[in-house]
Amino acid sequence: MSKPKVLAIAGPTASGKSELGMALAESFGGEIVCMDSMQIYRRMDIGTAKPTAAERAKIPHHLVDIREPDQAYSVAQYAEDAKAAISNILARGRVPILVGGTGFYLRALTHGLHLGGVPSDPKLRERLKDEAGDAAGRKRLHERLQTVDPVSAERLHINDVARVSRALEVYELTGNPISALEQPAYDSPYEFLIFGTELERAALYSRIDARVDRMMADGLPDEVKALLGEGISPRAQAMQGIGYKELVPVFSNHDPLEHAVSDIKRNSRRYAKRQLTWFRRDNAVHWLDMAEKTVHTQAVNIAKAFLEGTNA
RNA sequence: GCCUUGGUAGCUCAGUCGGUAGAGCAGUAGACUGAAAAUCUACGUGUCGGUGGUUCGAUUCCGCCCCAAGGCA
Repeated sequence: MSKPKVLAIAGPTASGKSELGMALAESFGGEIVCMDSMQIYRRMDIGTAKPTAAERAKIPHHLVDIREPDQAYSVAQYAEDAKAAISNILARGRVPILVGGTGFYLRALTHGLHLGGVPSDPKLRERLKDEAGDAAGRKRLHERLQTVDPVSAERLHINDVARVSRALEVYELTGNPISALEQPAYDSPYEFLIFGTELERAALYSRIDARVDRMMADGLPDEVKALLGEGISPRAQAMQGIGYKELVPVFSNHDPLEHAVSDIKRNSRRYAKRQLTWFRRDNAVHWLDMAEKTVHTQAVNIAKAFLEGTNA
């Protein structure tokens, strides 16, 4: 008995994932499951390049606008939500298509991360974050981890505050080191065909620049201003998104807008690079050259063979 | 036309009292198990504007030329 088939489109920002997703959805009666850590937030439309109302009217999109901007979210939550969405789509005889650039989320689905069942503790995180404010504090945290969980301390760099904190968090919450958590073999309930969207670096970067300029013209500053106006904290997870965190000081500190714009472009480039690193590591990814005129057709043909089970 | 100050890594610049050079930013590669658009790690050779000269040796000193900025006419 074969597993249900799921399509996925991963790749760097601004490389054309959404358009490809729409094309595949139209060809196969598919529905899109958002795989993006920022598009889950409501009222963050421009900066996240969220699918438009027209696109969403044409093809159902899942897991978009499922959180308020002041709420937290996590991979574990995503894995749960995505599985529910996929089951729902499959149950109606449609094809689920994951579209997005969050590598960690994809990995949680394909490699089935066993996330330990230890949810985060916001207050504890705040405390650890404050303590990690200077070099001495970071050293102290790492030393503490060394005594309670030497295995994790060994592989975590002192400056990697997010991970050192998480390891300490798990220990403080459960009394067990994170490195000792059970990680049984995982067998994904789905069979995936993963497309990776690729472009020559220079072309990708100029697309990113153009997209950022368009976002600014479309009113990204007003979007950020509105979020701040409704009381969303600059420390909120949602406000760490690229395009948001850079614009906050324009309003809170009268920083020049042009600096924010160039920072957004630079951070988007770096982000695209990190995304590429993530997806390149997965050798199941079927790369597509997005500069080719016929990519959509190529992808449709490959997906067709996959869905019909005729792929060898 | 003359004077002055510059011309060194993609950019901004430092430096070599003559022994072929280094920071920041940009960039590149990588990691990633409940923050992931987050967090972190590693990586610095370039006709030192061109050309002659002095010298064992010149990016460094001298001459000339080119370019840029400013000033004087």
